[in-house]
Amino acid sequence: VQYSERRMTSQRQAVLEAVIAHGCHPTADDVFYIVKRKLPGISLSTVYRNLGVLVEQGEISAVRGPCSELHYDHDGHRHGHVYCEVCGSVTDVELSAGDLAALASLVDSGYLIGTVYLTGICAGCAGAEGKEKI
Amino acid sequence: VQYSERRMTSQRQAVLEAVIAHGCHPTADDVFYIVKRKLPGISLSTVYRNLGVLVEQGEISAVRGPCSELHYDHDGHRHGHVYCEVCGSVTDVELSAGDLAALASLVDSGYLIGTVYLTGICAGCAGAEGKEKI
DNA sequence: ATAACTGCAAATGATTTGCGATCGG
DNA sequence: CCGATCGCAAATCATTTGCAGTTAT
Repeated sequence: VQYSERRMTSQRQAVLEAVIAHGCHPTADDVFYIVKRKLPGISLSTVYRNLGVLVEQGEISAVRGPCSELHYDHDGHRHGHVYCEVCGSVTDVELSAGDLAALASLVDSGYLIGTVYLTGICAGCAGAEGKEKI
Repeated sequence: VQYSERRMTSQRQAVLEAVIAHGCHPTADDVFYIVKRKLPGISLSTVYRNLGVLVEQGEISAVRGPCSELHYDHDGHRHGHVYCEVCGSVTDVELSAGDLAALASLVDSGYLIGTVYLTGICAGCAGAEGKEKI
């Protein structure tokens, strides 16, 4: 028999569900703790392996924050991310075709823009600490 | 006596010079090997410590690529970065005040945009591998 | 059946830290 | 002087990998 397909295991299923359930950009560790509630025996390496497979299959995508871990995102349509330097939250940014064209034109040579990633300070944090420190 | 100042050591000086000399976004390890030519006895941890100090003092800034290491940049004026997913090169992107305003408006809430970071495929790599894989 | 998958433990790569020795202001 | 900094080795953190046993197809 010639095998060459991915298998749907309870672990893979649970990892995908956890990324979706978390709603907003979990890290591998976040996913691990969510999945552990359904599958207490799962190992962290299985979570990493399955996140890798899901990214490879295009079911989710990986976003790197200014901090060291990767965050995962299951939203299929094209969008960018902003990372708040104060609270660490990741927010989606809608990007129209025009926005992407405008960005591409900033890079003069024929760059093909893939992902858009911004960092800054979110409205909440800007308001909260605006007085002490600018 | 009340001390609380940074000292200029030959190591710190050399690390800063190496970031500038490299010209274009070295990693900590790149800096280490450049500095070693002047100061063969320097240790990698000293390089890391001094890169940290220089970032803290605003003399250089850190850019995180899609791969795991940080890259350093000494160019003081406001600009963004694009990382080529194929060859790993980091290119600067000029940003006008208008560009920044346009980006800020994409994020509806009152986000203060700090850094702009894009990934994609540079012109050279897009041309080279455009035929095999799109 | 059998190749893809798992859990575990050990390995890796990047970066940080504790510590006794050193050096700059 | 004396605390900021150094070099070194060990520690940490996120992630990956080797392997022997398990499971989906």
